[in-house]
This record gives sequence, structure tokens and C-alpha cells, in this order.
Amino acid sequence: MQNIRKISDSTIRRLSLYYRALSNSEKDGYFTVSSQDLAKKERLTPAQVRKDLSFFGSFGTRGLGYPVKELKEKIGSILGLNRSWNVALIGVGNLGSALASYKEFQKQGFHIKLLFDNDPKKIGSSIDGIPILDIKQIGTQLKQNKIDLVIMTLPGHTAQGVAEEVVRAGVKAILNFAPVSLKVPEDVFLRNENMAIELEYLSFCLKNRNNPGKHA
Amino acid sequence: MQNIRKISDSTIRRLSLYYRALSNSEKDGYFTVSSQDLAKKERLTPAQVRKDLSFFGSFGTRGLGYPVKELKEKIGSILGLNRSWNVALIGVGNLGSALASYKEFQKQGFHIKLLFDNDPKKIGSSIDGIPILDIKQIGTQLKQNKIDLVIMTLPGHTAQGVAEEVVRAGVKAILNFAPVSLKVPEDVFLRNENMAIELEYLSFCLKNRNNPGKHA
DNA sequence: AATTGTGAAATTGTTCACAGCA
DNA sequence: TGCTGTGAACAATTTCACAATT
Repeated sequence: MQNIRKISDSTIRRLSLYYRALSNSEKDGYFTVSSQDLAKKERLTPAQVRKDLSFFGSFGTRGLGYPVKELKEKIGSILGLNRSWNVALIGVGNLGSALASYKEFQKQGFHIKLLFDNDPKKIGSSIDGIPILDIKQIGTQLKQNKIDLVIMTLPGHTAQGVAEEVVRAGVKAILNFAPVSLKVPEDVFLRNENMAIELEYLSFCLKNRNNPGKHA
Repeated sequence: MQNIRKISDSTIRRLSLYYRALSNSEKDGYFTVSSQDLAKKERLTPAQVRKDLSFFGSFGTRGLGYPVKELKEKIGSILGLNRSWNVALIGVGNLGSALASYKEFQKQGFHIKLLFDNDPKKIGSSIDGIPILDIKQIGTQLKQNKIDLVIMTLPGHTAQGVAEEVVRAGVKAILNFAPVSLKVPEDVFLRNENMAIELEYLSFCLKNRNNPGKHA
């Protein structure tokens, strides 16, 4: 636990998988799981599971395995899921509205508080009780509502400009669905969710049909 | 090119990024780009760009760089974007309908031919001219329409069963949006698009606010 | 002068194998 | 006995550095 060292990107992503697997095990009534169990569920190796967890502490009992509930809570708190985050979503098109009404996010503590669009027909209305505001108000509203994280679901050509406003408003995390590589300062965390990449990857696999490339 | 060797997962994904960057450069009227240019656009190193491309051949000219149009076409053909793929989408909820009407996929050769749902109210209607069929017909329809690739946007608990039907129908590529780890045979290519993972990753970064973890 | 293409070196990530404990 | 935790071994990936080419 003292080793505040470089935790790899992939370790963090696998933590999310473990968290999900543990939630399911909990629902199914299990009290303990072994690294073997976790590995099988997520198509990994037991050693990998143990190594990943070991970066954060020793949560298991030798001979027995890991306590489901406690490990889930522990991973949740590592990932920051034991608190709530204020989220805003910019671009209420097809994808944006779909995400706005996606209940899973709320459950994990990501509370979508504001929606933004530039379409006068949409501004003033709401989705599932979340108001759609004028995109021009981003600066003031993001600050006023203490937004921690912004989801961008808008057309590619407008994304960079909007991202800059978001950054100016002090937001430090952006999940970007627009099909462009955003430029943001070093201290802003950015992830790109790019469905084209996944489709193209599958296309590559189909075309070179031989060696598989499982999982994501 | 002769080296039919293990091309890494990450190399293929970066190819998608290069493809996108080259499309933009082409639109902007550039005839050549250097590895430096490409790297800057996608936040990578020039060496990485050159190494990635070198797995597939020598497309550049020393001293000059890469010809935009040709390199784009070359990468397109490596990724299998120079042909068309028949796609079906299963689960016409919020996310499913959003993706069904997302025009970018069509442009890249991914033609969504069929939609499936189990809701009698939806079956028989259509989205942008794509018919919504009864999910019970998956078996026959996927085969009849020579579907290459299936996008699954349905609730987690139903996903595994449906995936098995899809596999039985001979489909070899699945893009899964359901929040579960699907089990499919070795010869079926599977990618998981998992938005929760990206949000949780950002949550982790915010919580441990110090060292950044850019990009996706 | 600029920029590619590529072995070799450095780094990062994964798996092994086993000591240590319940 | 069974399973964790972890250093050491191994494998994969990235970066370096430079000869080759225009």
C-alpha cells in the first residue's frame, strides 16, 4: 500500500472488471472468491488478478480466497465509486440522449446534473428531469454546479472548441465520444470512447481471419 | 509485408487513429505527412508511428514523409475498410437506436442491415429504413442476410443467451455493449465497449489527482 | 537537410514458481 | 491442503539512435 508507484493503465481497467464480477458474485450469494474464480469470469490468469490487487494491498486470506463484499468495497473505494461525481453531458443528439437516460451511471455514483445543446428547440426542455441548457452557458453553469466530469457527445468539428471552454471552467476529466483527438492541458484527464476503433479492429480480424483477438 | 507475424492489438488500434488523422489531413489539402505530424495529432511518438507502419510495409519516402492519400488507402485496406460488411444490431433501446442512425458507420463500410428486438411494439417498424425484426428470428435472418458482424446493445442478463444464438448462426465478430463478459468460442472475435470502465478510470484519476493518464 | 526504416536497448507488463499462512 | 502475495524470469512493447535515401 505504501508503494505509491505507477499503477498501469491496464491494471486500473481490470479493476473495473473485477468490480463488476464481484458485484455479480455478491448477487449470486457468494462470500468468497479465489483469484482463479475471478480470472475465469474475466478471461484472465489468476496470477494477474493477484498481482493487480497486490499493488493496492493484501485483501485475501491464504488458503481461502478473497471476501466478496469487502473486496468489492475496497476496489470501489480505489476507483472512487464510494462517492458521487457531478457530471455534465454536452451534445444532446441520439447518443447523448441515450446516455443521459442510462441508469447504470447513476448507480455507480456518476450523477448527470446538466445537459447542454445549441439547438433552440431542445434548450429549455429536459430528459428524465435533467435540464437541457444553452451551450453558451457552459462556463458559468459548470462552475456553479461544481461539475467534476464532462461527457462530450457532439459532432467532431465542434468538439475542440467546446473542450477548451470546459477546461477553462476548471473541469479536470473529460470522456470524449466525438471522433477527434482532443488537445487538453496535461492536468486534465481525458479518455476517448471510439466505437469506430472497435469496429475497425473487428474488421481487421475478419479480414485476416486466423489468429483470434479476443476481449477488450 | 511478408512477416505475417503477431501484430499487436495496440498497433491495430493505432492504425485506426492514423486512418482518421490521414482523412483529416486529406480534407485539409495536405499531400504528405511526416511521422512527426501524425504523432503530434494523435499524441504518440514519431518512432511509434514508423514502427507501426513498418509491420505492414514501407510506405514513406526518406526525407519527405508519407503520401497522405496512398497511406490512407493502404491503411484502409489493411483494416478492411475498402470493402463493405453486413452488420446487424440487436437490442433497439436508447443506445441501439442511437447507433442505428449513426451515419459514420455506413461511411466506413459497416452497413447496418437488420435490427432485432423482443418488444412487440417495436417489431415491424423501422429506423432510417432498417427494419426491426423479432429477436426470435435471429438464427434464420442472420444467415439469410449474410451478416458478418453483430452489435449487441441489450440488457446484461439476456446477452449471453443471445450471443450463443448469434454464434450458432455462424457470425464471427461481435461488438458487445452489454455490461457482461461474454463467453464465445475461440474462433469468434469479440470486443467489449464498456463505458463504465472509462468513467471509472476517470474517477480513479480524479481521486488520485496527481499523475495524469491521458488518452484512450 | 529532412525523414524513413529498423536493429538494439530500455522499459513496461505478464507469468512463473514457490515461500508463507490459514 | 489450498490459495495468497511476491520476487524473479520472461515476454511484449516502446523508444533510441543511426544508417540509408531522397
